[in-house]
Amino acid sequence: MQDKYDVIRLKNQLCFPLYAVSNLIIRKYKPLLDKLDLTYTQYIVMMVLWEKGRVNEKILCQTLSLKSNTMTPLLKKLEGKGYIEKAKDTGDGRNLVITLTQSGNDLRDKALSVPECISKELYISPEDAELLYRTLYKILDAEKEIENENSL
Amino acid sequence: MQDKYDVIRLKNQLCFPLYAVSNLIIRKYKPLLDKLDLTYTQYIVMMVLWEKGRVNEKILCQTLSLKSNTMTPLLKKLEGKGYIEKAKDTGDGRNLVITLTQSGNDLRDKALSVPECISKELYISPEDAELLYRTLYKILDAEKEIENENSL
DNA sequence: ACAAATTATATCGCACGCGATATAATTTAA
DNA sequence: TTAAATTATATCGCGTGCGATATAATTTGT
Repeated sequence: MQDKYDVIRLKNQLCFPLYAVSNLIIRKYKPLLDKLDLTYTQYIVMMVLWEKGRVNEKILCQTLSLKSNTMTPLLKKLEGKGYIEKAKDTGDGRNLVITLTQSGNDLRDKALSVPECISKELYISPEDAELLYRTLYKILDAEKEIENENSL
Repeated sequence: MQDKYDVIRLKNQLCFPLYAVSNLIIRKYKPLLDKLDLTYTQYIVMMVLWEKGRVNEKILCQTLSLKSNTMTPLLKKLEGKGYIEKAKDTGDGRNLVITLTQSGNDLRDKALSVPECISKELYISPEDAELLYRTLYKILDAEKEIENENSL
């Protein structure tokens, strides 16, 4: 039985399970990240810093697909917790350079157990996780490509 | 080269692309939903109502995996816009029954074009979309099952 | 050189999402 | 029956995300 309204049934939307699973995972992270005094978004910022050690805000925003209106207050909070330091780039005074403090760097080892805890709580096979990961990055990469074309 | 920190590299997390794609899609919905005077979350609530016509708040919360602290203010806004009406269940006074107004029901036809607009803006093949959809629902369904077991 | 355009960051206001908690209505149990 | 437990909704406070806009620093064009 075809109904013209079928297209706007919740069950026929890709967006909804994405939204629901994203919320679900962030919820699962919360108790683990509480121990590190981090929110989920602060955690992904810290992951970038743990990896690169030193990043400017623009790169951080691009990497995480966030804008300065989200990043600026978030960095202020991480600075307040003593995990990062901010400094103006001596070359270009517009750029803000973020670096890890000792305490921020120490947090890295405490975070090591987080991914395994999460994967235990997520009911998904390694194959499905791999599949999901790849498909999602296809979307993100395609989007980045379009953005780059538009900014030429 | 294996590094003990590999597990907390952003690129090795499933959560991040999920979060980024979910944000991306909601961002893409915004200009379309603005025309209907709906936010994304309000839109998925309306989808449930368009389908069922009449729902109580608890079912709505369960369907969308949201809690009353998100739903209550949201319903207040939809009521303010004249799209829904709230009434206490005559049987059990704790239950809040939500119904569509005429204006809320009329919105359904205006929303019909939304899914196609979104799918044009998402760079994903129908096969990948199907794959993504199925895998995400595996996670959601497994989660629901666990929740049900816990509430016995 | 210097005004205009561009770029990077910050601010503002709004709407979630969530844990914790409060309130109201119903059910349960002694 | 009536006090305690349970259930459904509401409130509170905080931290995002986001479009729009403002501010500060640099680059560009003439």
